[in-house]
Amino acid sequence: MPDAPRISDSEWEVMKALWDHEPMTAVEVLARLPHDQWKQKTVNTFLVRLETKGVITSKRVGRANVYRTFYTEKECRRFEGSQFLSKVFRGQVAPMMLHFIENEELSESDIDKLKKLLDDRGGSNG
Amino acid sequence: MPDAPRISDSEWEVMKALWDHEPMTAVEVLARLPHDQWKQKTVNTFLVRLETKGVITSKRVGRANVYRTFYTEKECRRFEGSQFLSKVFRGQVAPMMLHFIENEELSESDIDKLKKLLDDRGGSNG
DNA sequence: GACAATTGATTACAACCGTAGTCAATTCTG
DNA sequence: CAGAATTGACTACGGTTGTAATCAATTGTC
Repeated sequence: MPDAPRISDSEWEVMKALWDHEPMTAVEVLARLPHDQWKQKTVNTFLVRLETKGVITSKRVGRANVYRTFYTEKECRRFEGSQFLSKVFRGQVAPMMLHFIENEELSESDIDKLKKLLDDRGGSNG
Repeated sequence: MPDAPRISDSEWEVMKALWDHEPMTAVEVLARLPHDQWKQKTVNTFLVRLETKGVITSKRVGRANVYRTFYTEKECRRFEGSQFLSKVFRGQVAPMMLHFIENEELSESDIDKLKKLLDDRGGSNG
């Protein structure tokens, strides 16, 4: 998989809407975004830009363009995640994990899940 | 602690250099950045912008400005981390942790450390 | 003191971002 | 078919970012 291009904050919102329910027209995308924060034309602009960047594709169907993502959410997360890791945590995974464990809410079951995952990954039991 | 302002990718590089060895002059900051990727004037611009944003402060000493960070790296990580979490992982911590466990390199000892931390956080042992 | 070197202050400039508005073509509606 | 409604294409515009260059003041050097 080639590197996904940079996706801006607002573009991410549009992408998430699209991943949740593709394919969609611009009007449908708007309907799936917080109603009072987005105007149709704004959504349109982002869809055009995302297509220009090659992150989504479109096909004319009748009078409307129907949009579809080109990269999966997983792929974009990989790209954005490694960017974040190197920018903010200097590429050091463990300190980053530690940070999130300390700073974000984790439920009991989240903790259990993560411990199991780490077990599968090896290491001794402490 | 008030919210730190947005810090761009390149600004982060300057900040990390500064956190590692404050206070510094612009010339000293350059010396601590990858030599072939940065020009003195560029570093200067970023320092000015960071001060305008209120992320660092400066004091004239002799002919040079001496810069000092205003926010700690921890504070900026908190801010940037929660932005990232909500943008890329829709605010869901566990899936994000899972993502990093699956996608980034973790040494045996990293895994042990994290398991211990999770133990302190509660959950049952599995 | 005149000139060179240092270094901050100011200015530049294109690309990207957020946020739309206008123009124009297509298509319902009567 | 004429006007209204829909919707994409194109245009706009100020702020941010990356990347510096120029201008100007200060300070060494001979």
